[in-house]
Amino acid sequence: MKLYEKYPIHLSNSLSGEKEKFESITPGFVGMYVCGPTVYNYVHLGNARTFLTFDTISRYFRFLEYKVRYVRNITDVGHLEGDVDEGEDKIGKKARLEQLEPMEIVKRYTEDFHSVMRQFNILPPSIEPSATGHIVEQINITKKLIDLGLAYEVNGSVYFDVKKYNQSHHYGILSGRNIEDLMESGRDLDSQDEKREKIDFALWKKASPQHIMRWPSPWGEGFPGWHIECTVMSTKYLGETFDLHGGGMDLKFPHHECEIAQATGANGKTPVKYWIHSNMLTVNGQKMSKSLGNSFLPSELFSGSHALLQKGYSPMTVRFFMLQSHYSSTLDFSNDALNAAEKGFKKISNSLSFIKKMTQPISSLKSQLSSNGLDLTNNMERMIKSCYETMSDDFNTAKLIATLFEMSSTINRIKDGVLFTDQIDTATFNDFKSTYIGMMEEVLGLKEETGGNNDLLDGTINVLINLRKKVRTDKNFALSDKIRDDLKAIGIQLKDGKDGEMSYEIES
RNA sequence: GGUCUCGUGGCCGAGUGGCUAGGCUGAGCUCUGCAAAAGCUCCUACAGCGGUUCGAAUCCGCUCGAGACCUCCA
Repeated sequence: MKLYEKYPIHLSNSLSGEKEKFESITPGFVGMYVCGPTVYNYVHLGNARTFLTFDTISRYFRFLEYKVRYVRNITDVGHLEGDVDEGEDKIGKKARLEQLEPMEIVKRYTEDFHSVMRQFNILPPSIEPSATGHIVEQINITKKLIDLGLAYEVNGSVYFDVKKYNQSHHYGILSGRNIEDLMESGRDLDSQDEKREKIDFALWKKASPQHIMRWPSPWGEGFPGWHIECTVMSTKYLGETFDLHGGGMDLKFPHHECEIAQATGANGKTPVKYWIHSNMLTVNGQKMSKSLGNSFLPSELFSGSHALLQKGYSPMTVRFFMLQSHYSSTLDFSNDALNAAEKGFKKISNSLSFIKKMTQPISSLKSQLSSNGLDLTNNMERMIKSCYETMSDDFNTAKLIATLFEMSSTINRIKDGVLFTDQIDTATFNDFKSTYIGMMEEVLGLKEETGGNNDLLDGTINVLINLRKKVRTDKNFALSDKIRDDLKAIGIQLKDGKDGEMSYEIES
């Protein structure tokens, strides 16, 4: 029996608006697609939260023994600024402003993106396709939509005919809108004479003479519209219908709505079984966004150089902080919350290093335990189960962390000699250990931060520790305190254990 | 204006129709030569007003407040 059968996942499907049991299209396999960044600028923290969410989700699928194909694209063309005829794509605009080749822009910000992902310990997706690598496919699907009568060409640009599509399908199915309201409430923009209706959206745009990024097409030189690349890349690598599509809440409309319309129109079937939208990161209650100018760069957060921050926080602290809330809730960003997260993370992280070293010298069987031992064993089994059940319930990382704190407390009591390993059933002990480590490192992606630790430093500190042990046995406390205080002054905290053993911790 | 979400203790944040999440902070205690760490104990909340119910913070309605989307955004 696979773990995913033992702990079936239930998730909130934004398409139905309900929590549903997850059943993959092909048993044992999961195909997921997440809208990646448009690489025209540095990724900010809000972006990172989305990728962190889906990183954790894909990690958990794998942890439950699913085989996962995770596709996350790089949008390196075609993102229009304003839905107007003069619409210019973001990469091209930035290139013009910075006087660089578009590919220089793409390269620079893609590398920044990857470096941020690495710092947060966000695993690379299985496939990371780029929009410019799929121009041919985008042209093909556009042709197909024209042939099917769902798109029309005007002056070298091609638009999706939403009204036509809506005759046989529901445009607005994902975001809960109807086309009449959209046609009424949408803002009147100038120069959209080309479009039959203002809700129509571009599949292909004609390039003006000064536009840098351009490709030949049946409709002349131009570039693809924003929504089409995701449809093309998800279909190409995951099929016409796949399990899960994710992205930030702000992409729900119009981006994902348009994806559904294009794919359904072209292939005649619903492209995605489950949609997941992660919520926004807020600063003082307001959405963090580039346009509002309240966004943080990850590097500013790590170094503490942002004006709103008192100090810097490590990538793992930030990762932990974000995982403490549910992905579907907004999460507010503040110094107090970050400080609390830093301490909390340190706590469960310490327990992680303890339990890694922890062994059970004498094995025990459940049937031979005292009643206290049995209670302890049962309690540990409850916590193990809770970890899985909690994550299988819509990826509730916040609740998982609560359980990990509980487990951490058990670990510390064993360490302090309040509880004893010989009172624990051996199978349970091993399961407890591997669950704690697995949930921390593999599922939540939290790794211990060693603070630039290395063998040389470790050896050096151990020399001092041994010296101090000697001095302490001689009751030369003045000197022993000096060793500890001096190390503390340079950021190394010594801790005296009960048994005379000493450990140290490097403070960030 | 339309659509929708949310309002939980000093702070951050889960969650459920009845069985006090968790973390941080604060107070006290224990262990330590002293620290640090850890353990134990205490601080019992769910915007307001109605309704449904044996019972609601959890369901329904209204009021107030905050936010998101409708236009580029993860």
